[in-house]
Amino acid sequence: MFEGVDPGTLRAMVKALTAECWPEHSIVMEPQKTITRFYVVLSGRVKITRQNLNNGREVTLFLLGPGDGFNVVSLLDGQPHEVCAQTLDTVEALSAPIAQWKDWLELYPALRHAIRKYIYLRLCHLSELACDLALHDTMTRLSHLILRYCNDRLTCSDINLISDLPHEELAHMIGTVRVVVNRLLAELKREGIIDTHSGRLRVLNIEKLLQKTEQQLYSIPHGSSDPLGASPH
Amino acid sequence: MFEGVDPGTLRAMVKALTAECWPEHSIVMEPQKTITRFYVVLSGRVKITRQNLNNGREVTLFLLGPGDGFNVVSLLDGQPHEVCAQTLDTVEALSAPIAQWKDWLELYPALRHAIRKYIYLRLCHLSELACDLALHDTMTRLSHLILRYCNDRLTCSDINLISDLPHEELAHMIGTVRVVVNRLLAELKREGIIDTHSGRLRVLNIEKLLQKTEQQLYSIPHGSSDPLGASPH
DNA sequence: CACGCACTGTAACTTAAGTTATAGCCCCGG
DNA sequence: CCGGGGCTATAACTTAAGTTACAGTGCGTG
Repeated sequence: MFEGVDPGTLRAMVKALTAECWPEHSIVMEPQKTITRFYVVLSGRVKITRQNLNNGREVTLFLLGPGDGFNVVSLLDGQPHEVCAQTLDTVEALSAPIAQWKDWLELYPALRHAIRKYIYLRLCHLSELACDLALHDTMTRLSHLILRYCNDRLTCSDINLISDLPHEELAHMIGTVRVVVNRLLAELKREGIIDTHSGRLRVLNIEKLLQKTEQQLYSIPHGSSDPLGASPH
Repeated sequence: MFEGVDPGTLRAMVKALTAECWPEHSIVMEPQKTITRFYVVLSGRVKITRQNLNNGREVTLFLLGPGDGFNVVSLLDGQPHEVCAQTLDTVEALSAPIAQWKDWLELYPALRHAIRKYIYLRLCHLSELACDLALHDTMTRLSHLILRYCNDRLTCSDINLISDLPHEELAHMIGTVRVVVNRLLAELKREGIIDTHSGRLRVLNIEKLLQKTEQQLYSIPHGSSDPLGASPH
C-alpha cells in the first residue's frame, strides 16, 4: 500500500492518523459512512461484502489484511456505496478523514503513485472476480481462490488470510454456498490435492490443483470424431 | 469523461491526440497493447471482453459509447491485462501514448479530477457486475441490465447502447448464453413489460420491470406455516 | 466432565439454467 | 425473386449446483 513512499512523508502523516480497534465479527462501517474516512489495516482481517436481502445470499468483494486500505472509492470522489465492511478477527486500523487524504495526495507525489497502483490492484481483483463468476464453474473458482491466496507460489505450504476461514466465508468469496464448498473440498481431499487439519487448509499438490482449474479441457466434446484417428480413451 | 475540464486545456490536448477508426466487429487491441495508449471514443460502441478458451464462453466487462475512455488500467501503472477490446459498430476514437496522458495528469488538476471520477465509475460498474453475478438469478440480472441502460429513467422509451444488440451480446453482459436471454425476453414480452420491433428493444412498463428484479420476494417460502403461533414442524 | 455452540461432513432431493436441435424470419445481394 | 447468412424463436433434454435435513466432531466454558 505504501511502497515507494519515503519514511519522512509517512512520519508526517502518522501524526494526523487516528487509531481504531474493533472486536472480531463486528461491523466497521455502514454504507453512509463509506465516504467520510479512508482506513489502513494494521492487524487482523476485514471483508468487504454485499448482501442480497431477498435470498440471504452474501458475496465478499475483498478480503483485506494488514497493509491493505479500504474505502478506496472515497478517494475517488465517489458516492456512498452499498457495501458493508466486517471484521473477521480483532482488527486494528489507522484512519483519517477524506479531506486529509486529499491534501496528502496533492502534497506527496509518491503517495499519489502508491495509491494509484493500489487502485489498479483493486480494479484487477474485481475484474478477476467478475470473470471467474461469469466464465468458470464452482470447482475452477475454488481452485483459483486457493491458488490466488497461496502467498508463496513455490512452497505453498501456507495459505494466509484464507487457510483458517470457515467454509461459509470461502463460499462468499466465490459466489456459492457452504454445502457446495464442502463438497468440492471433499473432492480435492479425496484426490490428495489438499489437506485440512485442525481447521487449517493446506495445499499438498499444487500441480494437480492447477490442472483442476482447466479440467473442462479433459471432458470429451460430445461428437468426438478426432482429427488424427487416434481415439482418446 | 471530461466534465469540468476547461476548453483551453482540451484545446491544448487535442493537438497531441491521434485519430483512429475501426470497422465494425474488429479487434481494437490485444492484451499486450493494453499498456501503451489510452483511448477516448468519439462515435460507435466498443466492448471490453474476456473469454474462456475452454468452453467458448465470453463475458463483457464494459460496454463503451461516445465519450467513454478505455484502457483505464494503463493510467494506473498497471500490467498488461487479459482483456480484449472489440468494436460493435464503426468506431472513431482519439488516443495518445500513456506517457503523454501522465504528463497531462500532472499538469492539469481538472483533468486529474475528471479521470479520478471516471475510474470511480468503472470500479462501481465492476462491483455491480460481480454482485449481480453472485447474488441474483438470470431474470434479475437481465432486468438490471435493461434498467441500467435506460438513458432516461422517466420516459425510458429508448435504451441506447443496448436496444439493438443481438441476444448473444446481451447474454455476454449478464454472464449467460443466448438461448437463456431469448427465453427471458420472451417472458417479459408475454407479460407486456417490453416489446421488440425491427430488432429494437423498448420498455413498455418500467414499474413491472422493476418488480421483476425483486421477484424472489414473492415466491412463497416452502413450509409456509404462519408467523403467529403455528409450529415450524 | 458434560453441555451447548459453531463448524464440518454427507446424503437425498429439486431446480435453475445450460445444451442441443430444429424451424422460421428477415434482409441483402446477385 | 431466389438463396444464403445471421438472427430469433421454441421445445426437449441434461446437468451443475443449490436446498434441506440431519448426524458427527471438536472446543471452550461453567
